[in-house]
Amino acid sequence: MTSKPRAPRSQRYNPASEDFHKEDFPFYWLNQVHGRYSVAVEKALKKVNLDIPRWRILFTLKEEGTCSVSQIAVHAIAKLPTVTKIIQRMKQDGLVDTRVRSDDGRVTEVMLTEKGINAVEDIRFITKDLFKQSFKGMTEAKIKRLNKLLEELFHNLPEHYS
Amino acid sequence: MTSKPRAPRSQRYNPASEDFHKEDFPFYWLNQVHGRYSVAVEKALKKVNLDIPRWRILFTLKEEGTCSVSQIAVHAIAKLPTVTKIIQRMKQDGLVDTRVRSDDGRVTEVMLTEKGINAVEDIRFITKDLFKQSFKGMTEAKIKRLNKLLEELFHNLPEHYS
DNA sequence: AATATTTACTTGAACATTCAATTAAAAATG
DNA sequence: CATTTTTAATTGAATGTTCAAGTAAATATT
Repeated sequence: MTSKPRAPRSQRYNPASEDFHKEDFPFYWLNQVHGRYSVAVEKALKKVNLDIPRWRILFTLKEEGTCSVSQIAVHAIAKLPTVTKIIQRMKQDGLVDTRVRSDDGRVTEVMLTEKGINAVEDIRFITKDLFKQSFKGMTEAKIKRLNKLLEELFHNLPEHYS
Repeated sequence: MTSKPRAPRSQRYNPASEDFHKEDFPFYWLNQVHGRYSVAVEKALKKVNLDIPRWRILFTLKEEGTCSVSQIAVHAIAKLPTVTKIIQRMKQDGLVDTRVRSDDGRVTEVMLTEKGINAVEDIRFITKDLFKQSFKGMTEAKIKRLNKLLEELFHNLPEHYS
């Protein structure tokens, strides 16, 4: 049995294709949004003497509670040596504290300090307008749809390996 | 005339709200997708001795043709001194060439070399599977919808800062 | 036309990230 | 139960990014 000829699918969103156009490629828009978003957040964070890596770790700890260094690396999507060094800086800044896990001497547990908790609140306040502006004119259904689509893309992408 | 009482809108996607859940926040998923995507692309690029910044500039030049350093900075969403130095490295690697614009001595024009053009082709080849996998199970309509939503978000975000 | 301002880019120093190697604790194996 | 392997994190060297300051060309102002 010969295979049925399929209707030719558009390849406009496929970078390997000849008729590729970046505007039809979701990762193009993803990068563009991520770029603008990062610049805007960076600018806001500078006001409270913070940056994106520190902010990501603060929010990871706020959402997940006390974490090991490698758990933070997974949630904040950063490399382990990078996280180690950011944590060292954040500890110097008094934003987090660390201790060795009692039942496993290899793991370093990281937790928010009072100052760290306050920083999270400060950030919420200074980024409020940005997020409000970002979703202007978008219904809740639309936001939900966007979340679902991004989540779908996320699960299609390879989980990071060692 | 008094304003009509509005139904209370959910604030689950608003980080400043008390009932915030990161899974309902599009930028959470955006970051997650961006993270996995970057790790995957990074890994693929390493095979041809390239990295994401170089790749972004290669594709900018491929899409836009000869560009000034600051045009590249805009398209690749990077800072000007960063681009200057990446271009210097790429020039050493033989991927691009530069010249001073004839009618304006301040601007540095950057263009792809033969080696740069070949690199673009190599990258297309080695990332083909990744992109195919990324959109697995997604119809063209879905991809289009995702593009539209991301584009909408993009236009809501502030263009630049001074 | 001389001077000031703006634009485009580059540079050096400070800072951040990454890779490869290392330490040290826990778990698995013979 | 000693030894190997695995896991968790850290460190130092190399590399990359960013800020602030500087150069130089183009444009604007007086």
